[in-house]
Amino acid sequence: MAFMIAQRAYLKLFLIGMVEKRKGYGYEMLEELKEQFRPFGYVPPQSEIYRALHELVQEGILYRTKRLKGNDPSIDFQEIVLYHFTEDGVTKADLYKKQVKIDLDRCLGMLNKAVHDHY
Amino acid sequence: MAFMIAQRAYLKLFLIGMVEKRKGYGYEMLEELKEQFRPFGYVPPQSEIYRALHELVQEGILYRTKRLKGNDPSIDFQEIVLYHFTEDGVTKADLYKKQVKIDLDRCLGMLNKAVHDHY
DNA sequence: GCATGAACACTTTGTTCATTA
DNA sequence: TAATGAACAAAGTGTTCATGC
Repeated sequence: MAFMIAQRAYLKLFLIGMVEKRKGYGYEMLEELKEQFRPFGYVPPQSEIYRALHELVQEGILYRTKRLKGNDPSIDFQEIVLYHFTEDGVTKADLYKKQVKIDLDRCLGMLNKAVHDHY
Repeated sequence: MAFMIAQRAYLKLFLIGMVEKRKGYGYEMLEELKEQFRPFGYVPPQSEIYRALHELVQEGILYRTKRLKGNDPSIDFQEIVLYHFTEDGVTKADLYKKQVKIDLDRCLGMLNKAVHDHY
């Protein structure tokens, strides 16, 4: 058993949550997460977001579609990658979330123990 | 800012606590910590304990003395390394603990956010 | 500058090995 | 087996680079 939850697993949880709410593509999710974690001084690195998304695809939880960002191709050529749940993605995601929850609780226990024992 | 608190920093906190209570040497502290963390399924690796102790020495918080473990050298040759606070070790340790506390709280915040947001 | 991805480097950690007198 | 330490290997992460629009 590893010491603490991995950054990757933690981010996957939030990315799954964002796909649930139809928040679409990597860069956008990155910016949103930067904002969410600002109070904690944690800046999720770009590479980790993409790695996490790729893993979720590999695991068959998400699949990708590509779109042009804007409506008018003459002014916006930017291609973006949107993420959606696969057929059994929601089920798989729920299972994953259950596993992560167990680890989160374990980590909370260990951190709380440190606080209680030493402060 | 790193994502989570490092294992090393976490263990140092507990090792400092043990030296405060005059729990003496590495192997013993390792076994004690294994016991303490058993409920969490976390088994602190031997190498991390020694590395953490060595760092605390390097940082001038602890110093080492060597002793034979038993009282009768004819039956117990085992040499052990005992750890004690240096002159300003307690002050330095307190400072270190303050820094770790800030990080522990930050990590607790992040884990609690995950739980509140996704469960 | 937005968006995606890969390469590379670095740090931390885990495992194994060596030594004891 | 208890005790310490180091060497080595692997994993995870952070930074930088490459690409296209």
